Amino acid sequence: MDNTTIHDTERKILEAARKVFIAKGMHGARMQEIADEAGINKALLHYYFRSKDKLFQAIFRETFQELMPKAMGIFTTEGTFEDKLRLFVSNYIDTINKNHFLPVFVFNEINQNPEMLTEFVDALKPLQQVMAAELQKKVASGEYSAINPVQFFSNVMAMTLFPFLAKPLLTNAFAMSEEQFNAFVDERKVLIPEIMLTYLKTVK
Amino acid sequence: MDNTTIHDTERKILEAARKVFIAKGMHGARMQEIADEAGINKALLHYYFRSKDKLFQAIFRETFQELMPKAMGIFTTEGTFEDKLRLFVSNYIDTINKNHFLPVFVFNEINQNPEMLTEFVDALKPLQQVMAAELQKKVASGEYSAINPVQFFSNVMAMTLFPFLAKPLLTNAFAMSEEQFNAFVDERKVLIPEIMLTYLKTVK
DNA sequence: GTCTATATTGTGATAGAC
DNA sequence: GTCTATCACAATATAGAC
Repeated sequence: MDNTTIHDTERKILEAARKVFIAKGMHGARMQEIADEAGINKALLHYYFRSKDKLFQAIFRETFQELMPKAMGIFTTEGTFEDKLRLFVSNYIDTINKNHFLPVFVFNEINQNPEMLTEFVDALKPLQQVMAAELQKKVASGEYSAINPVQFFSNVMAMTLFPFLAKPLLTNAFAMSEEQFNAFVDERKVLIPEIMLTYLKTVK
Repeated sequence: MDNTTIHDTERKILEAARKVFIAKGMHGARMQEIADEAGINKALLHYYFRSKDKLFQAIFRETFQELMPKAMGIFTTEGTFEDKLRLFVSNYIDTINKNHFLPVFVFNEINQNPEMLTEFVDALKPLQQVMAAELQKKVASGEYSAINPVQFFSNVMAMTLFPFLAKPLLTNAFAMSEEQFNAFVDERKVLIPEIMLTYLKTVK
């Protein structure tokens, strides 16, 4: 069995830990609950991962990567900037839609322990840079008005992630069913690019 | 001493608890740390508030209200919709700017315990309604294109709150100093209304 | 009201048999 | 590798003196 193979038990632990940590956070999670969820006992958790902290690090690492949008592919293929932006937002919404808890989990843990970020410091930069480069071309050609690329990037991310961060608030305040929430989020695949592109093409 | 007066000790406890809970969350916070922060001992915490949970509820209640924007005032005064929107975003940014941790704290706790919301179920509705009513007038007069008011509201909230939710990520990834972050946020007081108003006035 | 001391339970972690 | 049993300590909560 080579070192790329993950034991079945290890995989079960990781899946269980992921589920519990994301739902309860680092401090809210209990090793007992993770063990139960994995169908094993606590001792085995410590056998595979030395401590709760080590186990959490493993989960956080993979979860953080998951939240970081995979935009490089999209923005390096052929197509107009408009199409790429639409595809990016649509794909990103679909990704997060598979796990609504991801954004709030990651943002919360980062806020409580920003030192963790040193490991991932470069995770956002390439994405923002490739988006910024595309944007710059359009600005240079006079098609778009100038905008701070970090502002642009932040707005796209903000509008894309917000419904998931505020899901309980939105569904509660506006009495949305699960279906209505999904429709609401789906509508944004068109709306978000439309808002940002309208701004780029209109102002100045 | 009437029942509206809060004892000095009780106030000290609330301030300390607020600070610790917002920084560490419900599960990360320790009663000992709150007692230290307040300059008293643990027993007194239990004397004033029966349990950690009760103390947390008190803090969460006041903090949640604080995050809910005070827009009624703004949107019921004289002035154009444009001006009101600009004032709203500007004021809201200033409010949150006083405590960056507020949004992530509230969103995280709500996600981990959505039942808490039953108590606040109506907190967002009036704000959104007053905004929606203003919006509707402009749509009816043909000045603005139609938009789902909840989408509009979500986008304004999303863009306003996002920098605070993602602060460690942004400052880290884009190597922002505290001053640069403040300038970045400040720039958004103009940018966010501009983006949304451009959309309303242009599309369709 | 405020303190010290203590009870009680929860929880991460380890020992050691199999 | 996996389990049961247990340790050690952290953390909430209470008793009781002042």
